[in-house]
Amino acid sequence: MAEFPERSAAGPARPARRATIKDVAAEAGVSVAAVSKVVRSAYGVSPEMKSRVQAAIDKLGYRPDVGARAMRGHSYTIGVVAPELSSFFVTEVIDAIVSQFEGTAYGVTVMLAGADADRQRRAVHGLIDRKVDGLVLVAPWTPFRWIEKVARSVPTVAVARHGASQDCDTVVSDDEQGARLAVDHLVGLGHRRIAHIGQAAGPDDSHPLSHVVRQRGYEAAMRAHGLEPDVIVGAYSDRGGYDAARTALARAETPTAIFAGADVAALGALRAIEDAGARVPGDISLVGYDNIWLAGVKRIWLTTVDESSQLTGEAAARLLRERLDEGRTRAARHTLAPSLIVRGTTAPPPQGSRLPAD
Amino acid sequence: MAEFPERSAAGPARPARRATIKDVAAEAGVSVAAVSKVVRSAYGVSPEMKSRVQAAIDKLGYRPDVGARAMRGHSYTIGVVAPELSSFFVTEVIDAIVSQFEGTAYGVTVMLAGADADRQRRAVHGLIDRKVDGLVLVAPWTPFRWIEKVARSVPTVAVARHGASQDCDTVVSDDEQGARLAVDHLVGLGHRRIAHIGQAAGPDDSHPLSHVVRQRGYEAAMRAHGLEPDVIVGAYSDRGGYDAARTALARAETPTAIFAGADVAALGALRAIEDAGARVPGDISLVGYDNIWLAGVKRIWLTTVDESSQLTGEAAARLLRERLDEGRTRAARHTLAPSLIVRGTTAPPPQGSRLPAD
DNA sequence: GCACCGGCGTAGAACGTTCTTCACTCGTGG
DNA sequence: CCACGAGTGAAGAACGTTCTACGCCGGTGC
Repeated sequence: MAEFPERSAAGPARPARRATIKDVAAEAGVSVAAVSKVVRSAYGVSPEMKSRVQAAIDKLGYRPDVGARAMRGHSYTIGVVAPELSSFFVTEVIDAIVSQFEGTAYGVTVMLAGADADRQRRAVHGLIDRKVDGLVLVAPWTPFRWIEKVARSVPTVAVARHGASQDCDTVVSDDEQGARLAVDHLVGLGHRRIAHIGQAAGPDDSHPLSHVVRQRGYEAAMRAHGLEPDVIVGAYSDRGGYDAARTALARAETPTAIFAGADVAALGALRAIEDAGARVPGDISLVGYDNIWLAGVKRIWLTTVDESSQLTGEAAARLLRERLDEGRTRAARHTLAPSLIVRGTTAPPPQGSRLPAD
Repeated sequence: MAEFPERSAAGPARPARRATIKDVAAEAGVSVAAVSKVVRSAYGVSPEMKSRVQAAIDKLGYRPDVGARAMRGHSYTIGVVAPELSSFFVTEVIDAIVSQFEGTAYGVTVMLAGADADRQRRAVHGLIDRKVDGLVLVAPWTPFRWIEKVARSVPTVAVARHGASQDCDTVVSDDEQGARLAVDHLVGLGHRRIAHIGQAAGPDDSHPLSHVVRQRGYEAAMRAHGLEPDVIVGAYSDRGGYDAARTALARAETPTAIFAGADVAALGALRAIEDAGARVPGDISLVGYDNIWLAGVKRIWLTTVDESSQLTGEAAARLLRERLDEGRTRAARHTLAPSLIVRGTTAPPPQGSRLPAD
């Protein structure tokens, strides 16, 4: 098959345009409409015509122009909006989405927008301007009302936003349960003073992002054990975890365990604890959340909660394809169960620690 | 400004279409051409008309359709093709490109294709079908000839491919020098038996990918010190590094230092070494390459080579903008200098080790 | 022999832009 | 008083598709 036309033909003064459907029609000696039918493998083409057109297509290296197509209907493009790529969760979700659409007529294009509502909004607009057929919003920071408005004009899946919706499909991990798993594990080991590193709430309350629910889950689980929650609001970053842990260590009664809402923050906390001369898990136990790749590295070996990012991406892609290919119109919600991965940063509290009371 | 139209209007039976330039023209009581001029802030609009049109645009929430625009020229879209996102280098490059185009008329769309020539080819085609104005290929695995052909039809920057080109802009880090920095550092500490974990060559030789040049640089640097190179061909992955290190440890004369061509591989090697009961850097020193975030984590604290991924991304974006905005047509090449980051995984070889000979 | 049908193919009108061409209105210099 | 140019605005032809509406053909049922 012919490849790209040269921009400015070096030798003979050829026009060097990209072949269009008209060129193919001329080459095959048929009408433009016929070529279109063949390309779309639509109804009403004789085998003879089909092969003739196909030959012309191959000869000219014809590929349909997506923009022109989009003007008449579908762009065969799925848009994904994600915050930064440094988060392992995000990259895994994206990879899963891409591979779900691999081999279909759809292409997946990703736009990066940070954890910034305005940039995300602009990215979504950019995608809609490009007439995407479907949208996946990963951990979107914008108000849910706005997302639903978007969803009413193009099929949309919101990932990592809790709460029901009429218009928008959602995929979430059960963060409440994840937090409970972490707390139960620590309590089971004998811990009673367990601090949590959280993050400021975010855009709205009715459809919270994961971290808010994790914190709520933590609080509920603590109370269920008759323990007092101790939340330190920090940030899901190395720095945030570091600072939060220092705050915790400065408490009158130092916690014997820290449950960080994200592995990155847990790493920062680990650094702070070790800088302070304490040992993990000897003096303080540490649990993260996300199961990033790093958590499984031997020297770190962080106990954490896995939210199956890959399944999340697959579910998002599947929901979209249901809308696109099968014509589903009712909103769907998909919830995944997290699991605890016990590794090396948790152990029973040190001897001097207070025993369970009741 | 008005937001998205509802797909199927709930209350009054409104058409619910997205506003087009025609709607704006009607609303403002001017011609379509005039609106187009205002949108493009082209020459020949009176202030009075401009403000009238602008008001209509705001009222209707009009946004130009990118597909329709693309048919007449520019799509204002930059396409980036990258292998997987798990590599820190890649994500940093992409982030830098995105932020360079932030605030311009251009949108950046990313396509993921793995380290697989065919998938990358398909991704590039997909982007060209979408009429991108510019292309950045990050560590492309396809033959360079093919890339140059692409570059002749749309401005293209190849990142991490060495060698000169007439058609295609390139941005590379001086991998030869990077390897030399690593070897010099180890030799300076007294090491003589230094193994290298490399990766199979790839698509072509005239314009090699980084890892090939790193290996060559390692070999040259070793010879410059009068030492025999010891290359273990593995893969740039945790598993690849693990296996390669085991191979090295099985040597009759065990190396006292390992220089891995990538940090991920170094991590795998670290695991293998510690699994074998040896200590880093006590028994074996270890140097990586890439300076991924993880290398800076306290518990790892890997000595490595930084190739300034951010500057790479910025350079790529700049080269593209030179072509797009300033009309440069000659190919340009941009080379960045890597730097050594000495951390905790390198030390003088253990006592029993042979002393420098000459 | 005629109406009708299914199968195949074509013409041509959209789709939402940009941009060239043209027309109109002033003000100005001759 | 006329020609002219600058400044503004409008009309309309692309751009590359899809898709509806239609036409032609040979066969079939009456």
